[in-house]
Amino acid sequence: MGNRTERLLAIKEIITNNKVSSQEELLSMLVRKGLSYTQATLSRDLKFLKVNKISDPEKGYIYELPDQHAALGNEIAESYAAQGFVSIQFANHLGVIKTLPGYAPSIAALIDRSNPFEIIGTIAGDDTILIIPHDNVSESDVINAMILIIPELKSRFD
Amino acid sequence: MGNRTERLLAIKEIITNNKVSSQEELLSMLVRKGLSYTQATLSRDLKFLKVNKISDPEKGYIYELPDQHAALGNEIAESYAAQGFVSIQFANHLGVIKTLPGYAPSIAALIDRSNPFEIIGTIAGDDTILIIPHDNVSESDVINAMILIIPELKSRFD
DNA sequence: ACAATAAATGAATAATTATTCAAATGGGAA
DNA sequence: TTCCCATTTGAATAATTATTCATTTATTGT
Repeated sequence: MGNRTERLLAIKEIITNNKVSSQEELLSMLVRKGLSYTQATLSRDLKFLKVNKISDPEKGYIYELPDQHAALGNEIAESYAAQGFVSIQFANHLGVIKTLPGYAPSIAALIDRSNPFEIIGTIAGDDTILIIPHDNVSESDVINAMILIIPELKSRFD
Repeated sequence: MGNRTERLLAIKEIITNNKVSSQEELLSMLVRKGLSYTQATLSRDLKFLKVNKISDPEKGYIYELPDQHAALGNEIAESYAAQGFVSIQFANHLGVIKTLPGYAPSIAALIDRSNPFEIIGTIAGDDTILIIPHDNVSESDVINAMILIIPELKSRFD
C-alpha cells in the first residue's frame, strides 16, 4: 500500500548489508521487517532502484546497488564537491545544503547525475542547494544517500 | 564440442560490443557466428565468465563483463605495472613478459588477481613472467586480456 | 467532496535462466 | 589400445523473474 518508500529504503538497506541472491530470499527478509508484499512488486522495485545482479564467488550471483558515487575518473569532481560542501540542514522536509561560494551548481549536478531515489530534485544557487526529498524519506536517509554520492563526506556525519 | 574456448571468446566479444539483454538474444548472435549450442550451456558459460547483468536505461538490463582492470583505488598498482612492463613475446603457446627488474611479481599478482579465463596461470621471477594461456587462446587474445587488466598498455600494441 | 485519471499492486501467467539427469566426449593409466 | 574417471553438453525440467490484466488506491481538477 502506501509504504513503497519504506520498502525501497528497506531493500537498499538489506542488499547493502547482506548477500541476497533471489527475490524470494529478499522477500522473506522484507517480510521479517514487517513489509509484506509480493514478488511481482519486488521485481518492479528492484528495476526501479536499478539494482544489478553481479557474480559472487560465494553465492553465485547477488543483488547490488548501482554505484552511486561518481564513476571512475570522477574522483576529481568528487573531492572538489567534498571540499566545497559546508553543511546540510533540514526544515519542513526540505534539505538546505550550504557550500563555499560558487560550489553549489557543481555539487547539485553531481547529485542530479547520480539520481538517488531519495532525492527528487535539487535547485542550486551560488552557495546554497535546495534538496527536495522523496515523500517519507527521513533526514538521515537523505544524508546516507549523500554519503553514497560523495563518500568523503562520511566523516562529517559521525 | 571442443570449441568452448571459441565460444567464451565470442561471448566476450559480443557483449563488450553490443547491448544484450537475454540469453536467447546472445545465443542467436553466437549462432550467426557459426557457434551453435544451447541455452543450457550458454547459461553455464556466462556463469563461468562471471558475467553480470546490470541496469541499462535503454534495454532494461544487459550483460556486462566483470571489471577486469584493478578496482577503484588501485590505479596506483595499475600505473606501476604499466611502468614496469617492458615487452611480451610468445613461444610454443606460452607468453613471456619482460619487466623492469623487480616488477615481475607485482605485475603477475595483478594478472592473477583479475584472473581472466584466457590465462590459466603465471610464474614470476624478478624481471620475467611466464604466462600460461588457456588452450586454443591466441596470442592476441592474451594481449587483449592484458589490456583489460592494465589499460595503459593499450598504446603499446597499436 | 466527487468524478475522472493516473499510479500501484497482487494473482496469475509468461518469459527467462539455472539445474538435473543422462548421454557423449576427452583424457590419463595400465 | 582399453578401461576408468572426469568433463562437457543437450534435452527436459525446475526455479526464478518479468509482465499482463484486473482491481484497488492515490491524485488531480472542478
